[in-house]
Amino acid sequence: MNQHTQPTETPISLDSGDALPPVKQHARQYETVRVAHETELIEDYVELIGDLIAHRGEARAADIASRMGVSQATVSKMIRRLNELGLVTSQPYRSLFLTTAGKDMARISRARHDIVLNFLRALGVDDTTARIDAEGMEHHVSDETLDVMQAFIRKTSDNS
Amino acid sequence: MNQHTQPTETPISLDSGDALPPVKQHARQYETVRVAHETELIEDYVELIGDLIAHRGEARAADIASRMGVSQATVSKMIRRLNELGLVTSQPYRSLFLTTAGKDMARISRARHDIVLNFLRALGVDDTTARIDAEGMEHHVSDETLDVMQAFIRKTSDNS
DNA sequence: CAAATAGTTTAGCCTAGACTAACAATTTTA
DNA sequence: TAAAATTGTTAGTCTAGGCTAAACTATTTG
Repeated sequence: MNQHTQPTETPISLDSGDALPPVKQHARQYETVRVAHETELIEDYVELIGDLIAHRGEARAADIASRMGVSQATVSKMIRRLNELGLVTSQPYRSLFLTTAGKDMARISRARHDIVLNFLRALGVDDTTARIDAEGMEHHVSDETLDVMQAFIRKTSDNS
Repeated sequence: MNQHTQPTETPISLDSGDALPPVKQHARQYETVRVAHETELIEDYVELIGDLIAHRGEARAADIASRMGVSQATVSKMIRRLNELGLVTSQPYRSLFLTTAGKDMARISRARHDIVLNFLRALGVDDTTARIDAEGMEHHVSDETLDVMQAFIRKTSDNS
């Protein structure tokens, strides 16, 4: 037996007291986060493009860059990726359009985002903070939790 | 004026009706998420190492790898980074230890994680789902929202 | 105590997502 | 309409975080 494996004394608990989850479940938690990270930037771009089209009538690379806070080169490269993924269509030097798949993704992302944002507001979080937190949280909230959030929003607005 | 900038007719709103935030604020939201992404893996490793030490008496690379669901090579590389960042100490082929800074980070991360997890449980989310969501959400929740969550947990456990 | 097994590290590769600099196209304006 | 300003693209670089394969170290076991 590995001499490092198990000390005889019970270790002092430095945490909440919850046991570690089973290895497989634990790994699946991190795996879920890694997968979310792969898709979330894509979703953010698509959602933003949808918003720009809805509010401004068009989505230009320069606007995306300034709103994302990144360089135009970064946006240009990302648009190429979105094209390859079949989410947008674009002609050089022309405004972008979402494909059907892109519109679907934008709609779903936007709905998810709104639920998280309104949930945080209903909970009593300040608007500016709620916007920042919602942007980060939206990609990590399961459908189940989203349902619970929605129920909470409904309940809170009834009692107001 | 750019001919693409503003169509004459009001565009049909495809979203919740919220206006786009001012460009600077919008960019800051995404910026916050990007910064969180840089630190969150580090925090996850440190938190896990702290948990392993607390529950098992030691943190070995092989355990970290299986719990993270990544290869041992990936863990080895990450440990070198944690070392450079002054968060862990390690001798080759030996178990890891957290530095004072590492312990602090582990404690803070763990506390944050527990609040989010218990908040989701209090909200009525199933335990397995709550664990998965908490893992992704914890790095994107501001201190303000964390306070609100804690208040909610307290209120809910009182009324039980 | 030597061989087998388990654990760790290193080397080298890949992709995503950021950047700057240089260049090209378009649009605005003098 | 020519020049200036804006916008978009391309090329090349960097870092992080994955991977596999191979080498090395430690531990266990026959």
